[in-house]
Amino acid sequence: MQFRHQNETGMNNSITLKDIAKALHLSTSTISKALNDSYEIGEETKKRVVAYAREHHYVPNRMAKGLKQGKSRSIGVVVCSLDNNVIAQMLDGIDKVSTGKSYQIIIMQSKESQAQEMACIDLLYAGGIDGLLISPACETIDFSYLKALQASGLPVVLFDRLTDQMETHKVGADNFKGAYDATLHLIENGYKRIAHLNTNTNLSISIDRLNGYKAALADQKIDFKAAYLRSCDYTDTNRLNADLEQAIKYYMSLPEPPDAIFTTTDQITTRCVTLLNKLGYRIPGDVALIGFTNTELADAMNPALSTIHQPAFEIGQLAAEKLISLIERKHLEEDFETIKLKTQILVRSSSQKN
Amino acid sequence: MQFRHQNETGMNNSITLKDIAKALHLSTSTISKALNDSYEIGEETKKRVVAYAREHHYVPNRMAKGLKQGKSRSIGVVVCSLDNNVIAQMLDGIDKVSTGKSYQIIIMQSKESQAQEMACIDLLYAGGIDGLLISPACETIDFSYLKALQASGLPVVLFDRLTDQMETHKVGADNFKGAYDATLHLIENGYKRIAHLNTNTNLSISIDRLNGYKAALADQKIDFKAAYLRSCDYTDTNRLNADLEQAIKYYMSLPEPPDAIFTTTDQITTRCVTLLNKLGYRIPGDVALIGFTNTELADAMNPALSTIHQPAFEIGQLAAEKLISLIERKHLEEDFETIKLKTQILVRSSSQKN
DNA sequence: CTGTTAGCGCATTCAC
DNA sequence: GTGAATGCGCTAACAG
Repeated sequence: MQFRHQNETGMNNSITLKDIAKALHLSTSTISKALNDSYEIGEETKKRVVAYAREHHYVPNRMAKGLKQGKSRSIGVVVCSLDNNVIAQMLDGIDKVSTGKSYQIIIMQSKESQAQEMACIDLLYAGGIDGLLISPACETIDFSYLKALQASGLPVVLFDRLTDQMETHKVGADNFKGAYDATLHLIENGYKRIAHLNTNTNLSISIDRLNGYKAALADQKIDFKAAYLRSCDYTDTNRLNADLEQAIKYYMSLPEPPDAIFTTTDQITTRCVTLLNKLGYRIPGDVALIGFTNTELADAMNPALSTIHQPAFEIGQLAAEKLISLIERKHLEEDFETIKLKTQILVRSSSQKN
Repeated sequence: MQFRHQNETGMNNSITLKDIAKALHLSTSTISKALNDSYEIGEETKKRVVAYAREHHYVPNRMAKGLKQGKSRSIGVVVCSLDNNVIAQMLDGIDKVSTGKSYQIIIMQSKESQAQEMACIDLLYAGGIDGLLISPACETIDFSYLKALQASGLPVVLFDRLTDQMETHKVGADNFKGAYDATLHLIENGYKRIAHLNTNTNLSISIDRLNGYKAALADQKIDFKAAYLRSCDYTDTNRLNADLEQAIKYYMSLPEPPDAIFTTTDQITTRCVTLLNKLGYRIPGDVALIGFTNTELADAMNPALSTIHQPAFEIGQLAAEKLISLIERKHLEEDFETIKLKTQILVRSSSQKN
């Protein structure tokens, strides 16, 4: 195995078609065709070329290829954060499918900022991505930018956080159903005063979960009480913690404090456990808890935590498949789908019968 | 805001220098220089060009630029898995620094397989990365491939999992010290029969942690007992779980079962809590526990888990900085550093005094 | 101050 | 079967 030696003109110095051509006294186009197994080239020549290429560890320059062909075989992925369980699982799914179909993924973080999200998209676009997978930042309410991009021909697929403002394939969890299940479960276990701890965002994900909660209450003839609904600032971890603590204290100081809490995000759910423990409330004795989270540690928590689990890996996989099929124009643009994958309720001690 | 309309020749159709040139009746090189704020171009022209470019949302084609300049301003990152707390935090750190210096990162997963790792590296190399950040797969014992690549001029920085086989910058945690601290802490809290649950790998990370454990025992005049050392298969989650359960059962069936366990990876540590609970052992009553993990949920676990915490984000940041400085040749190649960042011991209930 | 030219590495059309 | 020529979008050396 051998890599070409460093030269001064930059790049990572792999040997080029031209180098092979020179060495084998052939033309670059012959080499190109030979390596692409073109019918125009003789078997004998092909063998020689392939052997030489392998020996010298030829690897085609992706940028040149991309520039020439107008495709980069790369997919841009924009998420709020890398350091997030659920997102990581989705990325894993995206990566599996993309790699399987020889697409490279370029991941960028918006950190929940619309400005940064736009910067990411620009960079990705400039990089010549063939398509874009995006789970929009909380902050993002204006999708005209993304829509313009899409209108210009870039395939875009939304995953995780969906919005009605975009017309394209969308893949997420069935958040309404997940929330409904969680709430119903609490009611069935004898809880009547169920609080809902949510984010302060306009994300459909958030709204769907709220509506699922309300629907379950309504179906069980329990009045929705605004007092039991609190939202937390999600853009900053410290803020979130502060907001959460405040929300819990507020709940518990009510004349009729809730006997159960349904939480709607990974962060909120797990921090709630910590906070309730810290504030000295027994779960589920003083207040039951169930929430959205994918943590594998639910069983090991104090108490074992009842959870609504999202099929994150599958969401990633499916989103990537949809995008790639769009890129490769397997489908016409008309049949855009919105796919909501089933969540799973995992009942453990934190929501035990009252 | 406006993007150029879809055409048939592929690529994501942003407008090009040529388009601007045509529209403004100038040459492409003038446009190029104007947009790069060259001193050769008049203020008036610059303004016109910049205005037009902004209006039409011009964004330079990264591939063309890269091809021309022999640099792509992108960094390849290879890790074992995306779906891993500690790794995600490191990636976050890498991303912060890279983005800050206008480098794009391309993340790929080896899934602990050397073959897949090589495939990743090839793809990245082909993509024209300016440098490579890698935390090698467990399986990887032969570094000749990476060394050849490095010899050909590609800057490589190791992070997290280091090896003596490579000569370059290396950034990781001080695993020896972390393990030493954990073990000493257990001893100081009255534990004498301390088991060590490790991975079955040759990673330095693993060896350092074992040596730290041994050193602490030796310093406290406690004999190292091979019976208290078990290794688990780390390449597969199911295998790991099975191995762990077997290891715990084995420990507890010993004539002199350990009174404490020190675990060495995130996965092993957290799963141990679940398994010990499941098997009915009280922590720390029957057996104390402390281990490496960065989980934020340590406080909420049953019992609150004593942990050795790695500065993962900082490791990522520093590694990225080192790589970029290598890429930009700020340092000569001689002064390669191996940086081991301090771990932090966070004592909670699971290792309470005996 | 602006334009012309050339070339990065590759695939492709068209000659031979 | 093979090769010469062209151009993807960009920058840079060199002319004017």
